[in-house]
Amino acid sequence: MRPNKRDELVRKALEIFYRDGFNATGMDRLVVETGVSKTSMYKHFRTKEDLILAALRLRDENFRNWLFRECENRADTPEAQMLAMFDALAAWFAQDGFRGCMFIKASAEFQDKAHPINVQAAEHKRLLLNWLTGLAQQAGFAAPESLAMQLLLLKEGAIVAAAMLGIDGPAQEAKQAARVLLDHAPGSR
Amino acid sequence: MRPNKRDELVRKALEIFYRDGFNATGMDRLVVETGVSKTSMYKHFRTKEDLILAALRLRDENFRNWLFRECENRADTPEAQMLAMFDALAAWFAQDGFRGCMFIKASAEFQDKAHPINVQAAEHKRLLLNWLTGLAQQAGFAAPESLAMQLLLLKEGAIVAAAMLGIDGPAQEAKQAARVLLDHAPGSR
DNA sequence: TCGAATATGTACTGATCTGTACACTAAAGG
DNA sequence: CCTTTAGTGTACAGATCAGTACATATTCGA
Repeated sequence: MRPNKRDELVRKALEIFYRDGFNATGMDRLVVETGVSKTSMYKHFRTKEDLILAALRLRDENFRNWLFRECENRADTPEAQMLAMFDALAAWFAQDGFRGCMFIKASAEFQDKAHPINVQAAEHKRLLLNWLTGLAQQAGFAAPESLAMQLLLLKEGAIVAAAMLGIDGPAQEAKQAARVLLDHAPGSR
Repeated sequence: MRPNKRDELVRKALEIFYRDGFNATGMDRLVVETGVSKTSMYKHFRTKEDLILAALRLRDENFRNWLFRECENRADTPEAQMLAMFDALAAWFAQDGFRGCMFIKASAEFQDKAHPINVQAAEHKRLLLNWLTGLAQQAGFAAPESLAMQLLLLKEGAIVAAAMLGIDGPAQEAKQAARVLLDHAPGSR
């Protein structure tokens, strides 16, 4: 049995969508670049939208797993892990082919809030927010939701700024800001 | 002489691009929605790209003027104006038809860093950063560039979060975070 | 060896895309 | 009055879009 052509298709489609955008990438080019025949593509995914959704699901899984693991590897306490997130981001920004956040892009290209792609992109951000909230709770902060949202703002801002203004600066400044916020947040740590 | 059909075209194109996206909006639909004939459109703008650039120029002018004025109207000192920016943002988020930042979207749809549209979008962010740096300098902070970048991260993060997760929360949390950052930034105010 | 499943290649449909061609109209200004 | 300028309307070219049709090939378990 082949190692699931379908998974490989999604993996490559993800790569191409991330690099070139959703609307700007036609199915014909996906056929050429993935090497999967058009017939097979449409057997696995009834529409382009379905393929995009599958790619976003994979991206969500990959990105969150990567980020959580990075934070765990870089720090032991929940508070230190929140701070370490910005080191992980800095490493990501420095990678070849960094192009910003795929979910922000997806939300930008499919603006309708009822559109499945928009819904799924928003869900990704919500999951990250929940994760940060959990860490803030574990760390014993008095207002974990508030702190989590503030750190999320720094993270999203850093991604946008790194993608638009260059990777030097945003991640470092985000971390410095996060340290100040953590140091002065109310709570009985 | 008519009140400049060209300006009206750019104004309406801006509105439509903001609402529906760049790649998703065809010239044929612009013809219908603006009421300007296709011949005229292509007489004023040689390509769709030129029209997008003109729309972005107008947006940049409008947005920066609006933001600067809002901050001046809401506060007197440079430091207070930096904080007031987040109140202005909150008001923007609450407006009907709020769809996030047009320049982030433009940068998402035209990812190539050498592309004129990407260049212009980045320039908008750079101008905002410079403005914040100026305010931080006037306010007498010791590291104005650093503080300005941190506030920019909060601003961009708030816009993204408001567009994706809902308008309640991001602006308020961004302001709270900004207050903490301002209160604990080094400098002889 | 048969049959089901999964793949391929390619030509096609009908829509939509950006941009052009061409003939026409309205009006202002010297 | 006549030229210039700015506009209209529409048909079209050539490319590309998402998605389908159809005939063929490969693989693998029963």
